Amino acid sequence: MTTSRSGGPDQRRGERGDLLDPLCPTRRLLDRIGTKWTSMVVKVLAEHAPGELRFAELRRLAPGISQKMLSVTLQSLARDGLVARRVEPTVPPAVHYRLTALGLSLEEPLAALRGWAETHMPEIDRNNQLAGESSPA
Amino acid sequence: MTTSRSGGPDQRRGERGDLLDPLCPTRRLLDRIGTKWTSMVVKVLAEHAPGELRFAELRRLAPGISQKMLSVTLQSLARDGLVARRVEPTVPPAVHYRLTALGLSLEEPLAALRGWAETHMPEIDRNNQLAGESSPA
DNA sequence: CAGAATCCACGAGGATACTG
DNA sequence: CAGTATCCTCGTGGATTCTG
Repeated sequence: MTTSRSGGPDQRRGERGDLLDPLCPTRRLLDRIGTKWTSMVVKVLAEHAPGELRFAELRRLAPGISQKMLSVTLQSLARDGLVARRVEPTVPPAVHYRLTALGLSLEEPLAALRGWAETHMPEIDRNNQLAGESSPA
Repeated sequence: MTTSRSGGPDQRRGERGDLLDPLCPTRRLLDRIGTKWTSMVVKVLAEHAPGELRFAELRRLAPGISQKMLSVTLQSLARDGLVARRVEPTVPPAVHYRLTALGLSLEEPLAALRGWAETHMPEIDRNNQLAGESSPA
């Protein structure tokens, strides 16, 4: 996770399908969904699609997330066009979030990855047992 | 990417399929393949499967990667059981890497994610143009 | 050739406090 | 309620140097 989101004009290069470019689309996608909470937020929103969720509801549904990181994550997803924000102009304000069509389309490969993770992470864990990750602390 | 690889015994919790747990398998998988070079290395190895690649070859095929990060990335993948290491006991030594069956199985969802990235990252980039990520530098 | 070791910069993200 | 602002910690990863 080195590539900064605000990182200027160089990111345009990745658009030609050069997958070996460090700025290839896959790398840049992983810079997004690889952040700590993004995949969870997307998943929660996907489970409630096409309905909407409010900020506080998302907080409850993503246990452990800080209010700052939920805010930052949602802003990032909104700027990417993966989620849509709808503000109810009441006081206090009520803000609703939902996945866009683009966001929903991402759910498919993401679900595949989740499936793999649920199936094979235990095996990866076992492999790490066999190798020594014993007690370096 | 907060969760440390060497981080002790807490990672065992994610094994029961609680996807809302911050330590859920998906999050932990993304902690692995989300590191800067892992997905690229896996892809390069996958393209040459079932053949093997040497350290120096991998360096050439993954432009921009430092020798340290290639080493670290390969070690991590080896400990996870996603790649296999074969050392030719010559001098100087020749080390060959290839994806294991487990690693190859990961290639499938990973390829799906790549496909999505190639298709939709341009749209995400356009969305970011519309929103102002103008010139904060 | 294939690394291990060391040093260091930077950015993700947690905790806390404040606001419209 | 739904954020924003600030401070601070710590892990990722780059550069460099040394070794079997």
